Amino acid sequence: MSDGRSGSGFGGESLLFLTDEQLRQGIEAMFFAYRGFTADPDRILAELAYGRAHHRALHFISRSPGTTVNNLLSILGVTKQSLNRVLRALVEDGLVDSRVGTLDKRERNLYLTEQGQELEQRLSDAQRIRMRSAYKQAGPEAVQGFKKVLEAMMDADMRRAYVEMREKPQ
Amino acid sequence: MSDGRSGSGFGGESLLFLTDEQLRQGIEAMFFAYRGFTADPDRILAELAYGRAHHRALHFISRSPGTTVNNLLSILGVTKQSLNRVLRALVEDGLVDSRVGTLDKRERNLYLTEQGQELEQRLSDAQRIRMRSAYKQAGPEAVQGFKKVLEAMMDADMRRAYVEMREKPQ
DNA sequence: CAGTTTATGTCAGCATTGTTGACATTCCAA
DNA sequence: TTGGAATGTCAACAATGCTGACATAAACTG
Repeated sequence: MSDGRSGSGFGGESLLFLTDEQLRQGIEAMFFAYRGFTADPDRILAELAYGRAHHRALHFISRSPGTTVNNLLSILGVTKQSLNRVLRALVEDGLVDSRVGTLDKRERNLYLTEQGQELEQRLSDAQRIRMRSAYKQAGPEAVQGFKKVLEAMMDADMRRAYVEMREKPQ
Repeated sequence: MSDGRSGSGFGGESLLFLTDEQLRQGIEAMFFAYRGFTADPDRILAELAYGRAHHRALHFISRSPGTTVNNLLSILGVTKQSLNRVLRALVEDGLVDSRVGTLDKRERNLYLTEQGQELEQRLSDAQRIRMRSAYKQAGPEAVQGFKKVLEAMMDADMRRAYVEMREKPQ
């Protein structure tokens, strides 16, 4: 593993020889890029005494209005207790509406209020500006590759969630 | 900004029309992929009562042996106080060696001990396995695009740090 | 149908890791 | 040589992970 060389052997099934150095570059690219990716929303959130956790909740509630707490936490990959703290703040501040489920009263269906939509929009806009600029600089084929590698990097269940969302736009 | 449509206008300088929906997919891809990206090292770290912060420190000390605290925190993008806590633990546990600078005694030069190198290797190996698998699934052109978009997504100073590291392998 | 188990969500308390503030040491420049 | 700047450490606070305990609603079982 640490011979600085790796790939699928010499059997001819692949000509990809990925050195540890090449892989390390990818790792560092992910690290640095993710920082940029979150930087703009982070600045807005800091003014409002919110954090990334609030942004993530707003994003996915906006994405799937009426979603339940349970649903949301499987997407976000945090515990329900952790998510709850964030949701409580958002509900108290009037950004999120939490309605008792009609079919199953244990559930809470989550919606953005008008104010919540406003903030979500503001955060998304900031993040999209950077994304759009990166896409333009890199070009369409690069974007294709970008998505392909990211998708291959996800855990199986996250890939499922991702693909499902992608296929049900709105 | 929120018309679901964006691009560079109709002037002909670009035929890229990036809908908000396309951009949102990219945003979600980054989010889900980053989770996968950190998942494997996270599992190892959890066993050892370390966190991502420790991993990052080990990675960049391994990358640039002898680097200073100041240097490291500009790369990591955290405050020196935050980094210090992590470094203290690593030094106490015998993973990192912190030597008073010879030229400037205010500085501390950081090195991995043998034990530190071992853990760093273990973490990197885990992360590289996933990265290599993603690269193979996506193919070489996709990897090119992946790096191109990520680089364009970085803040200017992070891009500088990234490129610099890339050009001075080891 | 009564009683138990399971599912969903909330509240409380702890750990990690970010933050700012105060400070000691060292270097450098006036 | 002395005052300010740079580097790093210690302390205390905030955000957000986590586990545990619990209330309520639904579902299952005899």
